[in-house]
Order: sequence, then C-alpha cells, then structure tokens
Amino acid sequence: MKKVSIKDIAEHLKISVPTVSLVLNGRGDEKRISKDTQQRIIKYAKEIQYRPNAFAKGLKKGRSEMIGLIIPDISDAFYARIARRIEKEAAKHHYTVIYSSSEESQEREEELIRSMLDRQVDGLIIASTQKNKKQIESLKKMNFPFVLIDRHYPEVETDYVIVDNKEGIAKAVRHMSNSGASNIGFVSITPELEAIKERLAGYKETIKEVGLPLSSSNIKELNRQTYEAQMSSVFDDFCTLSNPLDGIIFATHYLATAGLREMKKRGILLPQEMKMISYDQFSAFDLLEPSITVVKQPIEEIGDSAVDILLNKLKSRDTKIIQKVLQTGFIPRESCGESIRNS
Amino acid sequence: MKKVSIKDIAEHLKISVPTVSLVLNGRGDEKRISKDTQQRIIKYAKEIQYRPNAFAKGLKKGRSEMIGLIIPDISDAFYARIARRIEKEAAKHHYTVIYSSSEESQEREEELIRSMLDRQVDGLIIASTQKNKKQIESLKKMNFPFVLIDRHYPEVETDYVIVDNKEGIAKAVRHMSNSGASNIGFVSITPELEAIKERLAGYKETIKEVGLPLSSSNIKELNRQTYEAQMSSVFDDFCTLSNPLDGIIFATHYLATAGLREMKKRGILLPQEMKMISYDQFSAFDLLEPSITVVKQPIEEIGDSAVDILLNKLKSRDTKIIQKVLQTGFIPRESCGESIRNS
DNA sequence: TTGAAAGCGCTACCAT
DNA sequence: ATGGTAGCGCTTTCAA
Repeated sequence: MKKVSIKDIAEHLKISVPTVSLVLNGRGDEKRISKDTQQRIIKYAKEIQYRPNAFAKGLKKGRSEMIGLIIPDISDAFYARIARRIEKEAAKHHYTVIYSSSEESQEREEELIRSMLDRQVDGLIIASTQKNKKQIESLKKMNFPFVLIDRHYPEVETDYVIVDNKEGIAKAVRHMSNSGASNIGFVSITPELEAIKERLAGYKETIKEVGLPLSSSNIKELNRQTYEAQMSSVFDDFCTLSNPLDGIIFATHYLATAGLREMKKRGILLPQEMKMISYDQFSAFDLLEPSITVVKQPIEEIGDSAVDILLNKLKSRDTKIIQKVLQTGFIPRESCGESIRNS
Repeated sequence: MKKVSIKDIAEHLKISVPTVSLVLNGRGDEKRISKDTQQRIIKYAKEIQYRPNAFAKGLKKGRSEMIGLIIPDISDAFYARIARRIEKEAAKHHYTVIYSSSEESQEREEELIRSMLDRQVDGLIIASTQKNKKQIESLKKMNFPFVLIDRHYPEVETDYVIVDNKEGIAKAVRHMSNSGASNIGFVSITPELEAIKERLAGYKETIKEVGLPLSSSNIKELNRQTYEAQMSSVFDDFCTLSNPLDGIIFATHYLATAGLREMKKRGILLPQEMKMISYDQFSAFDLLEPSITVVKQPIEEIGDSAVDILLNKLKSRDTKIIQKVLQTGFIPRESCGESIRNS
C-alpha cells in the first residue's frame, strides 16, 4: 500500500496530470472540464484514497497553511489554554499549528523560530522570552507575518496582543485595600519581562493612590527557577517586619501556589491574619479554604485576537500594525475576607 | 530580503548546485570537495543567511523530521504535561512535534491523522478517542510508524504505552480500606475508554478482595460532557443510601474536582465524614484542606517511552511490537484520614 | 475541453 | 575534486 500521486490517477484514467490536479482542487468547473471526466477523477481518487502531498504543494505554492506557535512552556496552564484556543481558531481557517516551548531560553527561541521558518510556516505567534530582540527585529525587517502575545518589546514596533497588567494589579490593590488591608506586600519574580515590570508598577502606583505605605521591604522579587526554595525566606522576612503585613498580592499563579504552601506550613490564617490575591487564576483556587481571589487573564481573547490579526495579515498582506491591550477580569473570593460564593 | 536558495549560492560562487548542497550538508570531506571551496561556500552561505527549504528537502527525501501528536485536549494538564515531555524528547533527536487536539471526536481525530499524513510526518503518537479503530488498523496495515499512548485498542495489536489503571485503582481501594473506610463509592465516567473500564474493574475486584460491600448503587458513571451538572444528583443518591458511604474514589482528576465542589457546597466533612481519593493528580490537590490523596500517573515515563519507541521504529524499521504498561504511583495525604505532610 | 512543458529547491546518481 | 541531469509531486502558464 504505497502512496498514490496525481500521476497514478492520470495514468490510470489516461488523462493528463494537470486536469486531475484542477479537478481535485475544485477548479474543474471553472476550467470547464467535462462533468464526466470530473466524476471519473473524483471517483477513482476516492477509490485509491488519494491524498495530496503537502510538501509538493507547499514547495510549489510557497505556502504551507501552517502557523508556528512559540511559547515558554506548554505545561503551564496559562499557555496551554492559549495554545488550545489558538489551535481551535486556526483550525477553523484550515491552518495547522506547530508549537514548541522555548523554556525561556533565548537560544532555544532563536533556534525554534529559525526552524519554523525553514518549515515554511506562513506566520508566527510568539510569546517571546523578551531576550530575542534582534531576531524579532529581523523578522519585522523581512516583513514576515507574526504576532507577539503576552510579552512584547516596548522598543520594537510590532503587532501584539497583551494584557493590561498594570490595571490588573491595580484592581487587586484597590480591592484588598477596600477589604480592609492596611499594609500590603507584593511577591513577584525578577522583572525581566515587561509584563512583570508593569505589575510591579501597578502595585506601586496603586498603593500610593489608596494611601497605603509603600516600602521596599514589602516587595519581594524571586528567581523564576528557584522561587519555591526562596519562598520560605520571603516569609521569614515578612514575619519580622516592624509594620506587619495583612495582605499579599502574588504576581503569578505559581507564586501564589508556592506562597499558599508556605503559609499553610506556618499556620498563617487566611483571611483573618492575612488577605491574599493571585494575579492569574489557577483551577482549584475556588476550592481552597478560603477560596482565592484572583485577577483573571483574558485567555480566550488573547488566542482569538492573535489568530485573527495574523490571519488578516496573511490574507491581505496589510502592513498596518495592530496592538491590542486586553483588560483583565477580577474574581473576588474569600481570601480577602469576603464570603462571596460562586466562582 | 527574499529567500535565498542553493542556486543563488552556486551562481554567485560560480560552482555547481550539487557541490553546494553536499558541502552544506557536511558531506564535503566525504566527497573530497576541496577545503577552499568548502570554506567559500560556508562563508557565503552564512553571509547571506542561507536556510534550507524544508519542503524541498522533505519532498526529495521523503522524510520530514516531524512527528505528529494527537491528544484529546492540550489544555488538560495531564496531556499538556505529556506533550511537553514528548516535545522535549523529540527535540533531542531533532524532531519537531506537530500537535492537535481531537476533542474526543472521532471525525476530528480521523481528519487530523489524515492531515498529518498529508504533511508527511514521519510518525505519529496518538492518545486516541478509541472510536477510530478502522483508521488505526489501516495505519497498521500500511505499516506507518505510530505509537498509542494512554488509550489503546485491545483488539488491535499495536505499539502502545499505557498505564496499569486497574492496579492504580486497586491501590486506592486498599489504602482507603486500610484507613478504615467500610463502604466505598466509585464515581467515574461512562466507560467508553479502555482505561476507564479498567479502573472500574480494578474497583470491583479490589472491593471484593478487601471484603467490602459491592453494590451497583455505590457506582456512578457520568457523562464526560455534563458531569459537572450531574454531580449534584450523584450526591443526592449517595446521601440517601441505606448503607451510607464513608469513602469515594474518583476515576479522574476533573471528577474529583467537581466532587470536591459539591461536597464543599453540602458541607460534607473530609475526611471525618467522607474519605476520598482521586485517580490522577492535579496541582493544588496538596493545598486543599484536607490535602487530597491521589493515584499518580507516570506522565514523564509515558512521554519518554512513546518517543523512544517511535524513534526506534523510525530508525530501524523494526516491526517488533512494543507494548508498555506503566505502573502508577500513590501519594497518601490527609483526605483519607492520614496526617501525612509533604506532597 | 484538455494536454504539454516548465519549474518550485533540493539531493542522488553517474559522469568527467 | 566537481558538474550535469533527473526527478520528488504538484501547480501554473500557454498551447492545442
């Protein structure tokens, strides 16, 4: 059972290869191929289970109907859900997604982008490491269609879909302050990423706005790789503050999770002794005791917008740059002292 | 900045196309191309940033260095983690992964497999819907390299990597019984999948083995799409049993999550009034109050083994069938009455 | 209405 | 040590 090609069909039916190609691409009528011939071709093609070779097609047409997706880590729920959405949207338009995880490594991201270009993807969606400015600039220069998501390069004018991180955190700070917190800490990771910088900025600005004390000892920036090990010393520090915290905002869901583990270990009582909010949700946060208040990222919109923008670029070769900043949602739960039910 | 081809290099350097190809593929020495020529080619190729066209290469060689991965849903943590692992392993051997989610639809799975074959993937890794027997058989007949993971067709002799579901549940039942439960319920989904059937079988057999009552009213089989809505009536039923339950085993992590929500709503006290275990873990299960005892699936091993088996097939064209059944782990936590700490 | 020929970019084979 | 030629499977002219 070897592969059958257009040639096999043509030979069998004693007609020419182009005719077969035309018919199989639904252009038979347009080219006025006789109904009879069309029928025979289609019937026989089905019979021997003809399938076109995407390589040959791609080589000829210069398009692959694939879009490349590069994200930091597919096993991170946030990116997995975005990926799913992108895949679904892309499928609607007959595009296949090739994805790979960069693992936050510039070298790997660079290599992945190269390899996807080699594979002739028609466009790229990238949640960049933000350490790859040069290559992104070069993509832009060669006019290759791509959209950045979640992370962007402020100094490079590209299409992107990002989230209003600053306002997201602002919502958290305001809510926590309204819930009665008077000294709010902020646990984040080293602000290499624009998104993280924005969250920090949002924290600082809003703390001032609501008139709470802004102190550097209330802010912790952990290493992305080793945050779990560091969490213990974070709370060592927090627990010895002269002005003790009564609320903490975690800048990512995994920090929140690690923080929860640590607080559980220390027997810190939520929300009585400490209120908390997580930026970015995590399933099961609603199940915890108390349930965790979260800032909700617009995952579906990120995926949908990215595909939308990219496909438009592919179709129209339009060079207009589109930059979308999406707003976060906010789900108040018990970890700030509320007794609000439902998720 | 348009694409450069081997031809461009050849013309510029006034040498032949094949020579350039040879050198760029590192076969210069083997073919005794002069060092000088080699240098010039390599230098110029780098200068103009030559990148080979994977389509042309694939068309010619009949190989794509891609492997296709089909899973039910990339946003399910279980599959996302497997996907990540597969990608990582594949990358080590210079294979790119194309993935798609079948959404448990036979039609979609069929279409995805077809489309991946069109794209000339060298091999497939499939977590099948198990409704696609015909196509799987046809893959086998045409001797196309593929490995099933997580779900297999018992009636079809294929390579696969699955988990010992029966023993996994057996561990749960034994543990729960040892922890003092005397009437254990089982909440599962409709057993269309072999894996789910096995879990049910494991439950039934082990319940008998440990001498507890086996009653059909202790077993619930929910619909995969609507299990959340059904969970409430499950507990309506459970709460009116003449012989009330003191333990429940959930056959999947999402059932466990839904079950937890329902028990929380009803104020059922874990583990005092009810012990519970989840088959398949879920991050944050260790954070809940009480923390949830889980049967742990060997995610990394599934991914590694699948890639391993597939790549071996690709290399050696060996037709020997490899079927791996991996063992689950077990993490006792507080939801069975233990006070064991750490995850 | 259909067919012949060319070519996408690459590599394998056979010459020289 | 290097080059010519052919062909992978398909689509796109252009010609008949």
